[in-house]
Amino acid sequence: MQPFSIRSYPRAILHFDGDSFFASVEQAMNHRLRGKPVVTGGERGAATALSIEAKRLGLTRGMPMKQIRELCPEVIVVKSDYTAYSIYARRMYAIVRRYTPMVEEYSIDECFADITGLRGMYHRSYAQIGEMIKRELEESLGITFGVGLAPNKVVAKIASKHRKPGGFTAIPAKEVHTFLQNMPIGQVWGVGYSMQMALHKLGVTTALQFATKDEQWLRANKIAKPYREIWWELRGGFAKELSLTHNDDIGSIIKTRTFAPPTRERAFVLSQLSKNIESACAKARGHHMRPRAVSFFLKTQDFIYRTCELDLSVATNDPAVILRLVEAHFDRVFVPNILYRTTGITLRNLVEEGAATLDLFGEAQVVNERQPILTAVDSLNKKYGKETVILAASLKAVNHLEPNKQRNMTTRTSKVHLPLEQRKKTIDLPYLGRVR
DNA sequence: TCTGGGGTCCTAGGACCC
DNA sequence: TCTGGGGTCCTAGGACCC
Repeated sequence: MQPFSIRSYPRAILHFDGDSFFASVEQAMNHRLRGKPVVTGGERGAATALSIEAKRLGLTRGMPMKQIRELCPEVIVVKSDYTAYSIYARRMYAIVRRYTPMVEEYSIDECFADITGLRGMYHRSYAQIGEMIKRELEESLGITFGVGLAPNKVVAKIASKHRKPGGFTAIPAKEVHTFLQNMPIGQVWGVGYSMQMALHKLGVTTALQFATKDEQWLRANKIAKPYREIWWELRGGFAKELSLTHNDDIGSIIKTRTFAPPTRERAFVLSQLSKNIESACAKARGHHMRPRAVSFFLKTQDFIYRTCELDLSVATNDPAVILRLVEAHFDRVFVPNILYRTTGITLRNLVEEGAATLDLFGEAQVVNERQPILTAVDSLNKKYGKETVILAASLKAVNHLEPNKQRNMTTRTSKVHLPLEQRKKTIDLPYLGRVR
């Protein structure tokens, strides 16, 4: 079973997983929520995260709030507060980094740490080091964690999940197989629906069955690299390095939005895209990054994607420039008389602001001259709220409200009853075009 | 799978070159 | 311009994750 070693931890990898993270952060911040069933996701009408108390009532993720309120009127529903959640995430990373710099910020509620070789320094076993970090996380954050120790990331994930909430599980290399025996292959990290189906066809249904195949079998069945790595780690080996890059050096920015009902109207779809471009650019500015390429996509009602990739002659986070380019190529993906439900934009090849080089025709100069205007737009939007200043092209999208929001709006403003367009002024500004 | 939004990584295949 | 063989770079799209 072991690929190369009978030692317990040739590498010692920890995985930390915050229990019911969003709901736990809410409870940590507000003592009145502690010990009570709390559900986040109030703003979208479906449960995003549930406190342990809420889970005990039989509620699950994705459940509509309406149903939740009917089932359990005592449940406390709160809106998601992603700013708070990411502050807690950063605290979590910072605490783990006090023990080792080898930390991967995997997601808002999870991280990996490599503590190989640190036993001497802490005069403790790997398991004791793991429990020490776990204790400090829980005491400082007021949130419990599922923690796993294993020779690699794939098994550490299995370990941290093993005794949730609040558990610690150590799986040395020679004991890995006992955890794989009854584990469906689809539950292994990195094996999704389509790989699961492919493996089922090959007669593999449990993680152990996969792990005990030999290399000959992998070759014969053309198992791709990501799955060969998983296979190796399920045998106790080490294949997936930790990614140590700090989470705010991002590689790309994506903004997508689904609207209801789906539409055929070209102008409306383009306007949705325009709005996405604006918010993606605002995010890029917040990171002081500029894309050198973008791609946009449209998704039809039947979940068919059509995408278009475009290079920018000059790196820019100016939405007007990107919108012009996208508009020029829009009809490459937009097919008339098809219902669309989602648009999205990806800003790619991000480079630091200031790192942009001048091109032959001095275009970078023009882009830089517009920067103060964008900065002004950002601060206006910060001061007076999102969407105070927007591109005229995004107007249709911004005025369109989701059905349930619209209902709230009309009940609240039934006496006024102005068409939305008249509620805010539209003025002309040089550079930005029409803004309101 | 029954469908929200934000990301990363891998691979197959085409373009181009020697 | 058919023909080998081999290499690199790029992109579209798939698969997966939280």
